[in-house]
Amino acid sequence: MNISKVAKIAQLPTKTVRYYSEIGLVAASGRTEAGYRDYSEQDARKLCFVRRAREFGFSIEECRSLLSLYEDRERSSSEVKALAQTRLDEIEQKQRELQSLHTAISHLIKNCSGDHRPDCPIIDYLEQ
Amino acid sequence: MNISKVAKIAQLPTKTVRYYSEIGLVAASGRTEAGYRDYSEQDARKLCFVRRAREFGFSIEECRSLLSLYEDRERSSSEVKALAQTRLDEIEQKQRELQSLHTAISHLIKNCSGDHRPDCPIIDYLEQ
DNA sequence: CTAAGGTTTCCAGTAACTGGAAGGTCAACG
DNA sequence: CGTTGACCTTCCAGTTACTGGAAACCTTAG
Repeated sequence: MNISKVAKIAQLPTKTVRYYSEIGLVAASGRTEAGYRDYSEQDARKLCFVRRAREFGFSIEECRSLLSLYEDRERSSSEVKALAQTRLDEIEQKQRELQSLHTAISHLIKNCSGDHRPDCPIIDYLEQ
Repeated sequence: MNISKVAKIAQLPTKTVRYYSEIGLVAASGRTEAGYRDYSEQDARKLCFVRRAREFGFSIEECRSLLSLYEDRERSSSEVKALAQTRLDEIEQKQRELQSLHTAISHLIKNCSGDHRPDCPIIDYLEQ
């Protein structure tokens, strides 16, 4: 199938599919005589897999690892679990950061009158 | 004062200070004869202000707005409050996204044995 | 045969820096 | 006075994961 068909199946923009082939993440299994990329069903599954992993916030390099584990029939689940755990740790770290930002900013907003006067605790705080 | 001194005061890498001058966010108020950037106390305060705003996750362009409000003695606090509220909304959106990722990934991890066998619900889930 | 719409490659831009090279400057030490 | 080391300058490239666009080629329908 051509690139627009596989892109539709994988729910990715064609630009992204082309990009993934360029960086060697998921290449087309062949080319037509005219040089068009020719994707197989298996390629489509891989692209789908990558899209879902990306939605989970795995980086391209992590996707590369996951993909090789996905393709490895002899893989152990521990390797995959370790990658997922790393990702979970990152998420928790980010959550803690966002929570403290949320606390700080909402506190500032609560104390800002938000009227036409120039007094502003937000500016004052940033100015310190 | 020279760039390394102002960088130390503002707690920013000199590279970043140079970058901020390059993009016209906070320029040095002058240059020495030899062409060295020459920063004033006020420049130092602005750089500090920007660093703190960046730590709150404001983008460079938002910092530009905040900076012009900071410099405007006639500003109304409502403009600043609106920017902060936008930032808070973004934070809350990101928090919701991270929460659903956390739920999904931790669920997958809980169901993965993580041993030497190839069976892995994480891969299975991504494969669907 | 032509026109529309697909495909190719290549180049540039995004956000916000960061690293490094080549070269000019400054202060101190002997 | 020379030199050494630590500054400073500009410019270029790389980072992440695409995205937009141009020029040129291919395919398919009418």
